[in-house]
Amino acid sequence: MLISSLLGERLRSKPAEASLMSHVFLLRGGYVRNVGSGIYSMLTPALRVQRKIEAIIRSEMEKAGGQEVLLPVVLPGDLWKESGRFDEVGSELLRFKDRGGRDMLLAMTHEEAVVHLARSEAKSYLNYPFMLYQIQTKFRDEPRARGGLIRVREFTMKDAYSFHTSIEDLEIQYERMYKAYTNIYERAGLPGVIAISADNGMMGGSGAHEFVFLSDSGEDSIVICEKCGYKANAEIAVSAEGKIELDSEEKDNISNYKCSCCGTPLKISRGIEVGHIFKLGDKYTTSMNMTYTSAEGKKETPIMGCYGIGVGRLLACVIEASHDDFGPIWPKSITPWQIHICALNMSQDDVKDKSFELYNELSKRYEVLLDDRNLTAGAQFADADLLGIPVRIIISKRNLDEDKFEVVLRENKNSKKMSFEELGKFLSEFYN
RNA sequence: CGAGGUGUAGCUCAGUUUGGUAGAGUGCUUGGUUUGGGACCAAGAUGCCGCAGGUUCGAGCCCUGUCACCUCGACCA
Repeated sequence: MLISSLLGERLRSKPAEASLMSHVFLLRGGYVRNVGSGIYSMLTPALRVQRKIEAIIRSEMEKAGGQEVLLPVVLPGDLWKESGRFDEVGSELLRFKDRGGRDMLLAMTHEEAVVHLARSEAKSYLNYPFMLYQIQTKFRDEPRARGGLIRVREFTMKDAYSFHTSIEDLEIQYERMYKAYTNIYERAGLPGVIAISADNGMMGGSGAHEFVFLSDSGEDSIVICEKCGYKANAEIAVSAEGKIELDSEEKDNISNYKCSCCGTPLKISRGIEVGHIFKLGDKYTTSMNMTYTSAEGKKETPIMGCYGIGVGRLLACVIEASHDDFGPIWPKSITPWQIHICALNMSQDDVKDKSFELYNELSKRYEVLLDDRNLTAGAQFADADLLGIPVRIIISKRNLDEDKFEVVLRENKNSKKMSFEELGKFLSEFYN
């Protein structure tokens, strides 16, 4: 793609509304634009990153035995009345009426919808186990959106739902998904994600883990025992007797509490939840009357697990984890483009010709962005930093005179001049 | 929902104290000169001063209301 035709102004100054670095760079780099509180439009660079994250998630879901489906965003209220959540959930659930006066809602999660689908399709034990997943829009009418894409009202989520005929079988899938989630964060280039014991909250069920990206900018408080490895959400920090509830004052002073396993004072950290997996049990299948016929010919109620990842939040966390003063540094696996060519001084014919020649050649094998604008070097480099592409190739009079291509790594700004053959070798090694 | 803050050009923000023709930087357009870390010169365009009432000869500025957004809480699969 040519930058001259890429819509999205890159801003020189820090937008007033942003304090988190991911938010700042998403705005400055022309990745997202705010439409309303917690509601964003995504421009091409952000969407390309998101698509790559989704591809990683898809591949891990398929490996974990998932099959992709697409459930509706708008659901009849009656469906949620079956599970009881139409009345249980507060104003976070956006309800409205259709033209016929029927209760409708924007799905904030899809247990009801997936049970609705699965209960009419999986009538025999022979259908089990199975897991459905989707990558779909969710809407949650959060009281306060914040932090750019960290906490929004409308967002893309991968949600998966597994169905089982026994607890033991659920445990097996739960472990597979635990591993799949670990793989997803690793492949997406997000380090420092830990899994912690978590509360089931409104989801119900018998056990849950939160995947938390440790970051000082996070909203959640995590307690960690550095000696025995115990980790948990501060809200459900466990004492010797079991669960204790902490008020906000106590959370600030959590180190007064000792680890129930080994007595070591607990350390508190901040984090951002980037995934959550639940052993749901039969909460939804019972309330929504989902059954199957067992081998013995009896009607049984299946049990469920559910597994969620916020895609946009993951994207933002990658920026939090990987940036410098000038912009994001995208991991190879999710970079919006693989190669960024800076053509310094397009008004010179040889620079222009060589740039397009290289652009056309590399585009056969890679995703290439060419800065074909006749700007000064500084302006081009500043934009390149904001776009954060791992490999930058500089075409200039200076380099052409040596018959070399100059490769600069976004990560550390290390630069090396190489011939076309060397460049080809370097790129194929860099991107495998 | 509680506390605080901000709404003026695409963006960052002055101007509000003390009412009197709408501002700067940056960005944008055109022409020219430039070209290795956000160049320079010249010319130009851009505003329901968030919205609605009120006070006043006159309101970006004062008063009342309202809406939106931001920050911190509360809340949160």
